[in-house]
Amino acid sequence: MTDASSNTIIRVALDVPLDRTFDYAAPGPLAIGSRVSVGFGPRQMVGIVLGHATHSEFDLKPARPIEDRLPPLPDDWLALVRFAADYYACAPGPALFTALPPALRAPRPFIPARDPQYRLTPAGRDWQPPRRAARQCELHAALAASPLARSSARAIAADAGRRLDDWLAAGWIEEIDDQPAALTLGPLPALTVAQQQALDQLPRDGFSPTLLFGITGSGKTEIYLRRIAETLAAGRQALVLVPEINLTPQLESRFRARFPNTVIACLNSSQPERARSEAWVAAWQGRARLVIGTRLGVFAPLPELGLIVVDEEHDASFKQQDGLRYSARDLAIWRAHRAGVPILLGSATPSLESWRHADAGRYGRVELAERATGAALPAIHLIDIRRLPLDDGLSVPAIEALARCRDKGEVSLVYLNRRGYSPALSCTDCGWIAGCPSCSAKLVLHLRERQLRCHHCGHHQPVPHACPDCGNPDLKPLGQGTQRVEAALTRVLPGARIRRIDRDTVSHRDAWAEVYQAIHDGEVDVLVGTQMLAKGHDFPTLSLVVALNTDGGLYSADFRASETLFSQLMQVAGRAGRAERPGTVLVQTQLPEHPLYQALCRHDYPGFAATLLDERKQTDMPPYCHQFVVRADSEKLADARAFLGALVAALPAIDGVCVYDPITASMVRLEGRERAQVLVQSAQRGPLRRMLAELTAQAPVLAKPYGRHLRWSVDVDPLEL
DNA sequence: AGCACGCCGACT
DNA sequence: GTCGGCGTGCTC
Repeated sequence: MTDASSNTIIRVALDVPLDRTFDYAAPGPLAIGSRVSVGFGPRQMVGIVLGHATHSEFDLKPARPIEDRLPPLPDDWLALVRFAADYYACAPGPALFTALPPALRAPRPFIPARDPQYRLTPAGRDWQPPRRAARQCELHAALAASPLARSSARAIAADAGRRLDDWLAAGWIEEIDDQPAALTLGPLPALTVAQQQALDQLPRDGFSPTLLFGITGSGKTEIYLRRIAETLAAGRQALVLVPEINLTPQLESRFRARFPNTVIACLNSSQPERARSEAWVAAWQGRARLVIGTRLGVFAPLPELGLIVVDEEHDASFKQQDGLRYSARDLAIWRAHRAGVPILLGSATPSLESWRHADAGRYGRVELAERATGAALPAIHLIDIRRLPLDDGLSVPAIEALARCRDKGEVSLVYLNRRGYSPALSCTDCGWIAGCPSCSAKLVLHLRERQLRCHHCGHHQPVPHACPDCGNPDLKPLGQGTQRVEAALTRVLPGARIRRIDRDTVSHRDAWAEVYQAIHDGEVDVLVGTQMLAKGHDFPTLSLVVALNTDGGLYSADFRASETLFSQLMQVAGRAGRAERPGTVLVQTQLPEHPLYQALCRHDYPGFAATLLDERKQTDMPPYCHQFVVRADSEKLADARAFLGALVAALPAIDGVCVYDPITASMVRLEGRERAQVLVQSAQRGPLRRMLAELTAQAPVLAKPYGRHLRWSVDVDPLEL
């Protein structure tokens, strides 16, 4: 028992998966949102002060404030994280700590690096760097145009820090006080009439979600840039969220070129922890005026937020798939609502959720119906392969089209959403198929690496020389992956320069830059690759796209599969063609009459969306209902199922809420654990939320008898069932 | 989640 | 005899 006398009692959230706070004795008043260092059991941890108390039933340990100059975390940020924790059924502690950058999770002070602005001195204006030092010239030119922050200089050249120090010592540049220089804009391309009209239609103030529905190549990014410029000019901050794969150096440099003297902070999970923490704090302090980030960017504190942009809003990478399972797009909407600022959701193939909001008038809809370059839309043709012989998955018409394209000196792209050589390896005698020991998945043959690999866990093994069941040495690869198609193309297009692009060849940033350069330098005739190639990249001489093995998306058990397939095909089709020569897209299929392909050929997203929405309405599926899934996994499937069964039995009946029986997950085994799940859905959010509350109250108690081996989690608004 | 404590098998 | 397996319980 402790009572408040001279000390203050604070309630603190810690990074432990427990749905409660812990009380500590503070040396004096500590504001809500302060970071403190506390002893927790045997270890020292960071706590976030969430409240105060006058007495506590515990014997309190002391909390020490963390002595950096950072202010308490702002109220609106805490409100956002509290909402996310509550909505996605996550304990407040873990939610706070996923939203914080790495450096603020440790019980140590974080002193952000100084980020001064520099400008050229008169002497520096007269001076010129040696002409052959291209980077130096670029840096000098940038400084000549307007004052430049140190962090922005680093984006021009990696060694800019040292250069700036040299120039400072030489007297070419000088530091200026923190007052931000007036907004300078880089070269502005002329807007097309359609772009100008779209821009004019966008709301400028208050919470006003707008769906910017624009086909690939229609110049959505330019619209974002214009609205961001307005926001920055008005002295507000802008937040841009992009899918994981799209935050490329190309995109970043486009923004930097447009806003040369604006401090831009980039936030994504693959950057170094220090850089991410610096960017986060720069946004918090208002030094960074523009934040470009992947989903975790939605948690950047922005004291002067004026605009949010979510690019490719339909993209699945906005949903976090573990821990705090948030949708960055949905949180961005909540955030814009709360801050009372406009939010722009851009896509060529919007999610059905957003499309329906626009249909219902809850979101504005602004359309960009033509390509900004004036290029015609690519002609999409279906190749009916029911009667055609296939050579490693390639039909004769497809091969001929690729050959013609190569002869004309144009680039083509073969799109196939499957890595490796073949998705299965089978015994010709007994039918054995190589499977993963820890997952219920087939092993993928990677011929180049001489391995069988599981694409769901880390398992890999050498390729067996004979069937382990019957000893037959004749093992046959079934189906095609990118490696196999690459090999087939090398065979059928002799002399063609073929480049495979997938996660196995382009592991990271530098590799991608090299490939990109090679394509631009005309060193590639045929690109073979996965989704990686489809997203947001512009290859000027690409005129033909061939899509292989896409029919799977039509029969999939996942009800969202056709939505995703349409969007992927639309996206990859958008890579083909330029103003002077329209592109061609060939889709090999066994089902050419399928409405999805028919709509695709007409470039008719609205028609396809209407069909899908109608289907979803008939079957009571999202967006006509709301869902959450309870997943459980254990060493034995029976335990996971028994727990979920007990849970379902313990839940009260709530009007309008449907709790389905536990089912075995579509992939039963994953990483050595066996999984089952329960789907809960309702047409109304309110009753569904009450059910969720019931569930989170009951589950921990019901899970106890199964001990540590049983794990469970809730996924609100799941993308995959 | 960590991390301690605690109670049963193969080792110097 | 003890090193170490992981089952159980607690952390203000």
